[in-house]
Amino acid sequence: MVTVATWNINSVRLRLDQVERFLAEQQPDVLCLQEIKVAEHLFPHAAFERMGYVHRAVHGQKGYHGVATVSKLPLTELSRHDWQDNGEARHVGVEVGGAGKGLLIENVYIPAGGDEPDREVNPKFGQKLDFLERMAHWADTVDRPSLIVGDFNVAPLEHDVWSHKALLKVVSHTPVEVEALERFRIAHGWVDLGREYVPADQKSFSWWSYRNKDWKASNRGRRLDHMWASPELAPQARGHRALTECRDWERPSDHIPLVTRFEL
Amino acid sequence: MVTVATWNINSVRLRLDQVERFLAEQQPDVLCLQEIKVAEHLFPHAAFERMGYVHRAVHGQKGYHGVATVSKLPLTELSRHDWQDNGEARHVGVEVGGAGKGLLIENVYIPAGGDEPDREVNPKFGQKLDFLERMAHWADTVDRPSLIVGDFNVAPLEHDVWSHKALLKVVSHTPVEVEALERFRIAHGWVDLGREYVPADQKSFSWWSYRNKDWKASNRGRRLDHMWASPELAPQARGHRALTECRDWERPSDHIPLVTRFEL
DNA sequence: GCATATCCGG
DNA sequence: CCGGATATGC
Repeated sequence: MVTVATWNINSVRLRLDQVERFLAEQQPDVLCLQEIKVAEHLFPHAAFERMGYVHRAVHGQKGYHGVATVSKLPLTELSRHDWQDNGEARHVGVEVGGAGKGLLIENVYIPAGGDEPDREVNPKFGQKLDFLERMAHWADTVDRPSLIVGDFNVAPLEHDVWSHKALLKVVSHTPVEVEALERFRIAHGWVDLGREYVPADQKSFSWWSYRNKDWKASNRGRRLDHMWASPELAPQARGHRALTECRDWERPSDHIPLVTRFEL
Repeated sequence: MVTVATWNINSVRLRLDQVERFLAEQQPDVLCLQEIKVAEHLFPHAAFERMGYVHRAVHGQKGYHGVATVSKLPLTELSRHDWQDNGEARHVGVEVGGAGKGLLIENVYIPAGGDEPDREVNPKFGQKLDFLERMAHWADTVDRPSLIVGDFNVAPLEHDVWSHKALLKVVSHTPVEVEALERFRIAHGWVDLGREYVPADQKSFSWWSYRNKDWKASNRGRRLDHMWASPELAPQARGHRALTECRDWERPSDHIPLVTRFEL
């Protein structure tokens, strides 16, 4: 059994104790972090080392973005795609297990895309759409069982947001983004593991804004974080959980972790 | 018996619990704070109210400087001298006790004066010297028993700094500042209460830089904070303490509080 | 709201 | 090193 987790941590240095608590409690074999907000040489390697996560692929930068995949199992870093072609650290791809026959794990932080859902007035939105198109193009070439996880910054389904109607024009849930993400999904036939375990007609969220003073009471969440498996891999998933309780920890990330077990 | 304290708190909002702990433990009748770093309307009045310091004279500004005198005993605000004539909040004068026959308490935050001890290249140093000259001029007019306390940003005596020789050209201990402060002292005949209780041949500090990682081990302190009494008042002082232990509290101010008891 | 960045002041 | 300030991103 191999357990894989993903978490947009919103500064790994500021929330090191929370990462440690999560790892101690959940003991995943692999953890994919997004928004580590730190350059590789300042990544808290020692803390992960202590926790047994001695294999790491860290693709960071100063202050913004950045992803890291840490693992108890041997890992080989295979790729750092720059789907925006602007140098931002938003992806790292690894293989866990034997070379050529292990599991590919793609860790991605898709751009948020700014406020205005119009590429003419908001270039960030255009970059997000381009990012998704390039991901779709890449997905076409994926020919091995893979898992792609991370903060996709898109809530594709109606019940992935607290109000479908209210969010149709809000970046993360606009039809143009959802369609671009769906093209990416189709390009490889990715299976949305979250929705394998929570039916599509039930609300399911992974992110709640800091701006709502009582996130639980208002529950204006979105499902922005995802774990998608190749068609061959998806049937091997044995359990998937979204750890909502972490949103209630002291000084939490605005995202919660997702955890999936696989019988490989 | 009336107990008066002074403390450069380096942001009163950030260190409210420390102020509360200090007040609970020491129970001074009057506390003079410097560097409150807050405008008057955002001063944490309620917390002081709860602690019984229901009489307050707050002269604050946004972000920088600012002084406040809080008291359990009735207090009348009498003056806000602007010895720099630039609008900075660096002084508040009050009378504690009956009008015209109470104790005058002057709370002052003398400018730090920048890095270069040369008014030609560093205007802040010139402003500091001018501030001291204007204080001396004012002191000439003081004709009632008074106590002047605060962060003077000058360590006048040889053993007010960790190394007299090393600091002779460092702002806070240069001869020109020490002479200006001495002119101010002479102008009213102020008595340096700190040195009434710790002989001048012993090291005595009230401030240790944040930049020294182990302030206690290196002990590179300076005595920048003072309580000076009018000649008639000084003999009524019954005890004076510098609370060095506060420098070891969590996230401390770089200054420690001074406390004097008076038998009035 | 929260967490960077950079700047200024001490 | 540690506070503020402002700006930007999410």
